[in-house]
Amino acid sequence: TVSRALNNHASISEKTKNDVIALAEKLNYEPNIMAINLLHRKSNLIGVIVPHITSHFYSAIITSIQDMLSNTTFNLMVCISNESFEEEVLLIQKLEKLHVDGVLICTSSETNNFDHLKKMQNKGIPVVVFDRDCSGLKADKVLVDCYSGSFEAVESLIQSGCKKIAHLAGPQNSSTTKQRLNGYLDALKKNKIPIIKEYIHHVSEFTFNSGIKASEVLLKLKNSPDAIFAVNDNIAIAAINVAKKMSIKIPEELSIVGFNDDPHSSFMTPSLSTVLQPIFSIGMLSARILLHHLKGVNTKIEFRHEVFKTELIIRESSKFL
Amino acid sequence: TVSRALNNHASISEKTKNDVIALAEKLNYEPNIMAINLLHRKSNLIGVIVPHITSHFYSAIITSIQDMLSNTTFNLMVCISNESFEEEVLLIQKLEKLHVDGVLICTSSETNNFDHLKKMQNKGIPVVVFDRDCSGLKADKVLVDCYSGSFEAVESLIQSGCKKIAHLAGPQNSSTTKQRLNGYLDALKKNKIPIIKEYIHHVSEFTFNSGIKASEVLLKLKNSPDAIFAVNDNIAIAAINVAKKMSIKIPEELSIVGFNDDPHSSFMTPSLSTVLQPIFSIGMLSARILLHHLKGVNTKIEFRHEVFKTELIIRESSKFL
DNA sequence: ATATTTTGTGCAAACGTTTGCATAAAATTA
DNA sequence: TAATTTTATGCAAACGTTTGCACAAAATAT
Repeated sequence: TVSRALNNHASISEKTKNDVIALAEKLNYEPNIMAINLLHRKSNLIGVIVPHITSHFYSAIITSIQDMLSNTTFNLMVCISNESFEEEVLLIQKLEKLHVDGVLICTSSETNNFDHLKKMQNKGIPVVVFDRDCSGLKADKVLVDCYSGSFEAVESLIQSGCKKIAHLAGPQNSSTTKQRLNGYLDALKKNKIPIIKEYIHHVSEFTFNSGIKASEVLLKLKNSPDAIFAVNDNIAIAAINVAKKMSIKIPEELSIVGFNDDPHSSFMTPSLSTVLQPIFSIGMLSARILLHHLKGVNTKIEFRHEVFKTELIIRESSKFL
Repeated sequence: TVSRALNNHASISEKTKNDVIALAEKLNYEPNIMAINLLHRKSNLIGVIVPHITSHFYSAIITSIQDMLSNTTFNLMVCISNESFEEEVLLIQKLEKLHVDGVLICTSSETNNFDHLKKMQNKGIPVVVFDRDCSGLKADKVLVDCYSGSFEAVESLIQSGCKKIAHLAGPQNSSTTKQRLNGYLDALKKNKIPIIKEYIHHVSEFTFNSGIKASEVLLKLKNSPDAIFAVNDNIAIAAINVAKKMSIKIPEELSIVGFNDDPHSSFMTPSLSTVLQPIFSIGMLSARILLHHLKGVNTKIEFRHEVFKTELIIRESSKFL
């Protein structure tokens, strides 16, 4: 009866209802969520797994997901895989034990087996993949058209007169790495620029240090490039610094374009040309799609596949036109 | 009996124990955490509240806390207050409803009333405060000696010959803002340098944009400063950019020192002199202290009060000696 | 062989809710 | 007034565990 009064159930008299509520207030009664969760066999918890949160990109995505969820009854459990497949699998298992209602995930750069995600789906837990694609996995996906983004970036380098364009690519396995590499390759092909193997260098991690090592290799080549398209801003910034240390003039002798538009990129000298990703849209849409599932709106199992466009931002590190 | 077998309780025969375990495996039985939590009236959840996660400082702290907790049975619930007192109070209430076992918090810059934290403590939930002090609150605290850090930074500016040292301070209320301001003031006093009111400018937020506005005001002063000590790196970076746009030579005409040592700061041109905080130590120690409480080691209620030292890093944006 | 101790097992209560079902009370109808 | 419907309330089961207590069986001691 108390329960019915507090959840204003239909068949309950005004009087008792008010009495109960009044008493509840007086005792400042708080329903115990654990009991409710146990009863409903759901946790009101959503898990989000990202490779790390120390980059602006992922921390901003998580912030936007949080924003989206703040009006709902759901709580967000933030998990970091450290770009490790093994840790990612462990995290998925943890989230299963926690009985999360749904999961948002950007897989680690090592991940190319999605059995852990399939297992989750088989348990009836909806999974939304974002940023990095999981090719072969049937799931909702919120991605960015990195291919076009990088194609556009490289073509702008070509149009500005660069002939020897190098690419600092990401760790091998990652889907975004592949897409950006393909965009680079196709832009060269389309413009009949020969592809030189030494101009393509995969960094081991998405970090500054990794970028510095790779840039040094690239810029010490006998026939050194006149442009670098980097897989992300940090790598590009490392390249800028290496070039400056070697007294290479930017953009006169070397153009550099990054990817992401991190906030600090525009404060570099020269300010970094880059490819902007609609971070907040990615996070919010991912969350919204998951919420739709959880509200049972999407009864039919039809996966959404959304792809956002990027925007090329030309600054001082590359020539314009 | 099943329960006892799985948790290898003392009084259970080897045989039945193995039988039960074997069967459990076969049915791949997973104990339901919700039921256990309900029974134990605890959630195995630790909450952490930070003003935001898009800065390297807080995202790195959270990462280090996660690392510390990864070997334990505890899960971390990351909460963002958006530098808002109101949201912070709401988050505390949310965490209470979730029956968290403990809370780590860096309060919003608006917060100067700690009733919400006291209420938590009264419910028996241990609270560990980090980074920003909550003066008057009795709780475990893991702080940084910003006062000495900024005193040292300003004194180095003085020793390098700067006479007109300005300070871009943070939002008024924050404890770190106050400490850094005091360090600045005392360094000037000790060296008998007059304190000029126009040289002290509070930014409204810890962001680049806020820093740009403030820097412009400062550098357009008729008697413009020959050094700026900024409350954090982003503000300092903004100052560098404004100065460069005004063709002010750094560090010849203007020295700039920041605070935090964000990873990108060393890649600026000129590279930014700054005050390093031991981020990982802060996060790990905070987590460790909380864990001690939760393991019941600290039966006596005696609060720890740890203060880390900073390290001054001189780079190109300020003169050396 | 009986009394005592040890060992292992199962029952049932408890954690804090929601909800189907039964039922008492009130209101309506015949 | 009796019969029927409506409305409001309470009981008890269920969610999935752990654990105190009782007790049966086995082992040991007398």
